[in-house]
Amino acid sequence: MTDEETLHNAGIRITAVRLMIWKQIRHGFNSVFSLYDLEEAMPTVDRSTLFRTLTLFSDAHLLHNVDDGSGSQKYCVCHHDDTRHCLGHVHLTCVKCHKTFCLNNVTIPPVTLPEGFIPEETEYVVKGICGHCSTKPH
Amino acid sequence: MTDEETLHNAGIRITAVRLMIWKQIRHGFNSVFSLYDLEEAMPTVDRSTLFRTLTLFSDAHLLHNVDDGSGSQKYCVCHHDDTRHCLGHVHLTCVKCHKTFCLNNVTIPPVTLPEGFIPEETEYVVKGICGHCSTKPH
DNA sequence: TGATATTTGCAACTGGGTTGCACTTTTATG
DNA sequence: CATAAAAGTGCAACCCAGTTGCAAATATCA
Repeated sequence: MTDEETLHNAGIRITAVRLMIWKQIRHGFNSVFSLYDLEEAMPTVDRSTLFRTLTLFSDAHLLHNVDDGSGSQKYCVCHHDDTRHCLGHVHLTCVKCHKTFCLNNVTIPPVTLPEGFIPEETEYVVKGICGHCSTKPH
Repeated sequence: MTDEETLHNAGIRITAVRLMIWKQIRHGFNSVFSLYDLEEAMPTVDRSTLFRTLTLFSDAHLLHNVDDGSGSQKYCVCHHDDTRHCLGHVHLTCVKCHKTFCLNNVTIPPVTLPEGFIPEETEYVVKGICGHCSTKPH
């Protein structure tokens, strides 16, 4: 599936800017990224446009919002091929390099919720020191 | 254990303001609270003092920092009697009333982490509609 | 009691996110 | 193709929660 098809299938109108942003997201980041990361990578595009485009992609379920507890909103590409909403997966946040990684293959273990609580979304974040930072102490 | 003893045992110097803040936290909130909640409840104390005191209490493990994905830092009282660091427990966030609740009796189920990753803290947040909001639709 | 250290309040600043509005681009229609 | 309507974009300004520098107030110690 081409990038154009991906956007089109998600019901998103294609523009030059949006295609650029999508390609950057798709091919330019290896893990979770923030609005600030995107700003750094695409200085020619205005922050508000990036912000609105991220919101658009997120609403269209092309991206998944991640709260990693860093205080700033993070995003990652949904790797599920089906049209259903992404199921939550576990995220790791490194307290040294401040990068966040998806464990795409690890689904969140369920817990028993109190009666009457209707769950919508689950976030599971492990903070610690990532393999890269733990083997190469600075 | 009196409030004075609690602070003293945590290695915190006792002042009138700190004691007031601790009593408010301990007896004035029924669940997780934010800096803003504390500001509302104690308008005579300056925000920076509240902030610094929260940080102090948190460092002394009297409070537990909670990231509920709302974008603002939340805190809850550590209910563990031992001196060890609080083990993580599950939090529920209501997307309607924006309150966050602790499931003190539910510990976070572990997941298998990639080799080399050294975990320090785990956050498990379920977003949804709480019992109160789901039974009383507005 | 006077000197020193700690705490507190005020004000100002930061950073990430968000919005109003004018300008530009795209799309639809005659 | 011309042109009106709709949608997208950039700029600037704003908002909010959190954070910090500094001076005044308070507590501690010799």
